[in-house]
Amino acid sequence: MGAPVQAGTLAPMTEIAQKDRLEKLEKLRAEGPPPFPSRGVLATPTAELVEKGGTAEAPGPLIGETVTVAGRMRDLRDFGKLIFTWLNDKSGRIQVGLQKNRLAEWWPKRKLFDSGDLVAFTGELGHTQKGELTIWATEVTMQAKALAPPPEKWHGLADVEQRYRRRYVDLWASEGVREVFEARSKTLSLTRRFFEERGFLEVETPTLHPIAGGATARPFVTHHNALDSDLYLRIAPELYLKRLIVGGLERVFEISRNFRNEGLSTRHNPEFTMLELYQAQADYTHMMEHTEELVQHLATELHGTTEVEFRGERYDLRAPFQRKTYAELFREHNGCEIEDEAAVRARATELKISSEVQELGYWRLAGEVFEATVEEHLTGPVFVTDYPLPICPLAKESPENPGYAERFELFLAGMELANAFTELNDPADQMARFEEQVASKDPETPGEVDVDYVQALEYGMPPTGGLGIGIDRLVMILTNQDSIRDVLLFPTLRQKPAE
RNA sequence: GGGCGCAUAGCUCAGUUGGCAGAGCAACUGGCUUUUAACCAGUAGGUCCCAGGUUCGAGCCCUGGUGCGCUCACCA
Repeated sequence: MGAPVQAGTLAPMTEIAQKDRLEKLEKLRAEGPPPFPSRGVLATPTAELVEKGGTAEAPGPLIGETVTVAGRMRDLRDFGKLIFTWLNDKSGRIQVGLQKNRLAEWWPKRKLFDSGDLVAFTGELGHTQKGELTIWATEVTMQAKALAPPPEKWHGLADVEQRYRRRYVDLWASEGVREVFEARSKTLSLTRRFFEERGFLEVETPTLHPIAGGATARPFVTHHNALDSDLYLRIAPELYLKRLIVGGLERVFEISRNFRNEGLSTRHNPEFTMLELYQAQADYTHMMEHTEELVQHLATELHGTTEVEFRGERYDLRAPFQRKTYAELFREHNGCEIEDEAAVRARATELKISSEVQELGYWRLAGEVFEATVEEHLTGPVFVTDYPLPICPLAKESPENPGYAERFELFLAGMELANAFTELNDPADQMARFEEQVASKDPETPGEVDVDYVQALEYGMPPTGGLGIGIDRLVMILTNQDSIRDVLLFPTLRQKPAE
């Protein structure tokens, strides 16, 4: 005997609106079957049944066999002594036919079962007169009574806020959502295999950093009580991974969540996933090869082709990608040389670039002009190479092109996907660049020098190439999703006020 | 943070010039053994996001707020 549902024990929406389902719950508790049994069943994925069921004209090997499926029941079509419904599971769905003459015991209980309930069915696999593969149920088990009703059946959840806030509904009620996250999972697993096969070791470095380094971004701050010290959520794993290169691990990568206390947009989430990779005896040209080969490999594995569609445009992800220098692109889109300070300053004024940025120094300013004028035109995929050295505090200067760093970023659809360089391994040079950063007025640079990192370099880091790839953005492109929120299961949202 | 837009039944959405709060789906009752967005007949369901204001009268107009989306700024 189940106790009646007490007021205040369920979500307010359910208590107000779902009296019918709550009454059914009472009945299930009093008379059975139990609404929330403890044990699951051994079920066959519906996709396997569809595959081995065949068509009415060409029946498959499982036709006539007794099978069991489990999942969410949706969309009942009641004919009086016959009910059709869909049973949805992770792999797909299959029709179930419920007939009075096969279910004598269950039949009087049928009204206690609703669309949205989690149910297991056992029965004989066959086809209907119209040729639909169907399980003719002889056994029906409630697995969990749904007290909240499913969304409207053919629009699903359309309100994007509801989709993000209640992803646990969106995943089965909106078409294509589960597939995006399956593709995301596959992307991660293929990426791991790709680099493992190239001799890389997957490592885990700290999320809590005493100094927020390795990138320029405002960090989240937290506090450790026992140590009585502030810590920062990592903005990048870079400096730890390079310590491991000093440690002799030679090839390492990490797929980590990074945290940046900055704005949200269709391309930015405060926590996001980054692949970072470091390889001894390599430079940025090797990183370009890894990048284009990985991207091509992922597209081919996921789609069987290197052609993908994103935001209505087609892109060919076949390697090798185009390569263009930063200075060359700057000239193309601004009509002046990046080193022509007077002309570039005039451009910045024209573009209404804020005076605060102007104070951060010439090369930061030129960088702003580049971002404002060039990036949106980079449909790509294209590697932008050879960035001005002053905006690359962790990269090595190009021996052929003094004043510029051996660095590239990969752009696609105007979006930065990857960032890589030949790593700076001269400790004195690194120290000088850190000190310059600390002295700058930029609120996003670290407040103190990471002396321990310089110390690590003093033990000697071999020539090394490093690469970072934004996994969320890569998944956006591979799954044709316009917003980063659509490739994050639970994107960051403003907290809902208490109801 | 700025601009633009949206917020109405569990879900998807209408709502005219300011004049009784609407539809489809879901739910409930009845009918139906081959549907697949089943069908037929009926019933019930509302803090019109919140708080003020204007008005005889506000879902609609005004002010402020909240949430969400897009966009700009920000994000090397």
